[in-house]
Amino acid sequence: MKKKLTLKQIAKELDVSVSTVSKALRDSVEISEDTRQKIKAFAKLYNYKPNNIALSLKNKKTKTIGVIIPEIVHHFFTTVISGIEQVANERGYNVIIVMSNNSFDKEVLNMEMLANGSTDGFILSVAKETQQKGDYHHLLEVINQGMPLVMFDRVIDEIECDKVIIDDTIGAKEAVQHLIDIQCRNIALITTVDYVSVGKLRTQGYLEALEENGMQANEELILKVEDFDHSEEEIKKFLSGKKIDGVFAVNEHFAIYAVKAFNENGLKVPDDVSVVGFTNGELSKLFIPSLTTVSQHGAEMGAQAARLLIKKLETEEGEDGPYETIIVETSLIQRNSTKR
Amino acid sequence: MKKKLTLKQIAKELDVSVSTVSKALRDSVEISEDTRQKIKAFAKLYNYKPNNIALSLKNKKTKTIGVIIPEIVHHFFTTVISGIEQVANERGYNVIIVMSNNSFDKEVLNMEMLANGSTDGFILSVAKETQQKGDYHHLLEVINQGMPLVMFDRVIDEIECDKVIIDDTIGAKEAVQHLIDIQCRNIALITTVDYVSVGKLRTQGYLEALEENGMQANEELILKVEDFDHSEEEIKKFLSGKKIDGVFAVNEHFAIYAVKAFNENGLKVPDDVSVVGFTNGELSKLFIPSLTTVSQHGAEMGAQAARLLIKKLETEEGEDGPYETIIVETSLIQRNSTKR
DNA sequence: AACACTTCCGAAAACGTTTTCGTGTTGAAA
DNA sequence: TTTCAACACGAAAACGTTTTCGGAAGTGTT
Repeated sequence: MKKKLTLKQIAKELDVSVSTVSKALRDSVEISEDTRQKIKAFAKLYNYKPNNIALSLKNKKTKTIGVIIPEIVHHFFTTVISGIEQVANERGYNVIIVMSNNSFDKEVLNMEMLANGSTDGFILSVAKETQQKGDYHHLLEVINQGMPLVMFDRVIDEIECDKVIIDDTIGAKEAVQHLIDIQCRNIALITTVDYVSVGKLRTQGYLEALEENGMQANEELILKVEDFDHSEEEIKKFLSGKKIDGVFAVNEHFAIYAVKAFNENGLKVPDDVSVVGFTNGELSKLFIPSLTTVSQHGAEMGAQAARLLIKKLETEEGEDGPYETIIVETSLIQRNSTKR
Repeated sequence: MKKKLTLKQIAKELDVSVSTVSKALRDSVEISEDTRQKIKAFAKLYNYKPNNIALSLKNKKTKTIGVIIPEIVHHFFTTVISGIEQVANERGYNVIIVMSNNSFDKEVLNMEMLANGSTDGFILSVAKETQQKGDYHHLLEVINQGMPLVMFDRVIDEIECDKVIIDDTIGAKEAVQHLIDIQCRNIALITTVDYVSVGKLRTQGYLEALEENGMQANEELILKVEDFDHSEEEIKKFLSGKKIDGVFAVNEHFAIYAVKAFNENGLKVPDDVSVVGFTNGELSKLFIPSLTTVSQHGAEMGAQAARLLIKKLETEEGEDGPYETIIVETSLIQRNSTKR
């Protein structure tokens, strides 16, 4: 078990100083062609690789970016991570991923842990609990220390930083408009409680679409799911006995549960009722019927977030350029859960 | 933008030496109660947190573990990561995740990058391409440097290290046995090409189950999918026109494509034909019909892998204990794609 | 012979910690 | 008054780099 080779060991072995070795390896002109060759040959032979930790300490840069997500077992986030990974790696950055599990405390803890030197900056989608609490001290602190922060998907308006979002309102509006276009007249909405920002915005899109078409919103047709874990039953109960010919659900699962509920009630999707979901995951693609959804282009969002962050990291400390907010387009993917 | 507080700054501010500050914060008895209080109060007030990088350099430990997976957009791997995260965080470790995208080169690159000080050890599921090439120099090198390595799921027999696997053969055998038990007599197998170790093992389980029941394996009923991206068509073509009353597929996707193919041919699952998949993902749960699958318990595998790794990390450098191989049980989850 | 210039290399500081080893001051015992 | 232990603290080394600065040879110019 040979330990890692260091400059010092090379120096001793070749009977020169550490500084000479360092310079030789970095092709400094200060070192004669002769010794330079000798040192490089030796280094290559024994496969010398500089120690990243030492470099980080010296340069005060770690070349890694921290990603904090609420949960990974969710197709959307995995696509975002893919996007981040890709551009990060292209530019020589590592990606370190932690999960908050939607817990405020874990978000704070993880952030503090990474902020102490492990990371140059953050990409973050805030935990549900954090949105609910409205306590953002950890975010402010990180920003205050000069660490760039990019928020995506679930962002916080009050915090000034770069952001990558989709236009939830417009995405939802288009989805509902599509339902209207195919002659749905009693369109239900299955959404989340209001403190989840995306739920709120998508609800707003739903309402706007109705209004623009001169249709009356009906409180009876709006379900705000309280508890994700029991959403299936909630949805089933909500849907039964109502006269509905279209459903807009703010995520994949709600949409699927809706379809299942209809099936059990003897209603055919899309013949009797059309369903549109949000987030274009595997589920939507493979389900029968395949689901018409609003696609969020997660990989694209991740890539943009990473680009934004790296830009901030590599811009001269000089002055924080203005903060940007990138809105990535959503697109409606028509499949078999809505009739043509 | 206040920069991070360091020991040196505290020392200057309070007019003591750096060592005194360090000792005070670590509750050394060498420091008088008086100054200790003063220093701690100051540190708390200004929210001092030690710099991880400096600690890493000093201790030659990073307290982070590197996870290398072939792809993240795959429910099984995300559950594994969850498991790893959880036990790692409990023990104060960070988790850094990189993807090989099933590419040999990326696997090597990422590994080298992390091996240079960023990580104390690795948890890895090897890339498809690596298995195909049979080039393991990067793994050997890492082990040689004294960095513990735990492989999971897709492991390499020739490499000596801790491993966490499922018994693919037995899992597959049980699945096929179940099909036999419910009176299937013409059971097809949809698997991968042989160099993917799990595909090979599951194929073996299929064959063993048949043999134990005195049934003849029929080459005609075995499909080895070459190209994942075009698996749907391959499967459709394979399945059409054959007399089949049961299918065992080595993953979720293949199983779903099989069901779809049957549907299109007017065959009912499970009435006319039963289907069993492998890997218990969201897809299997929510699909209609919901799929009977062999569950791999990904979170459990991740947790075990992390435990194994941390044990190696924290055991006295003294001697490498013997390598362990943990086999986590699979379980057959019966749902609606197989008749009762 | 005196001087200036290159060329090539090493010493040392710096990044932020922890830890070992002194060392000066006190108070008490002899 | 001397001696010694206990106490409280500081200096310095170490982890592995990079970089600035200074200096010893060697070369060339008057």
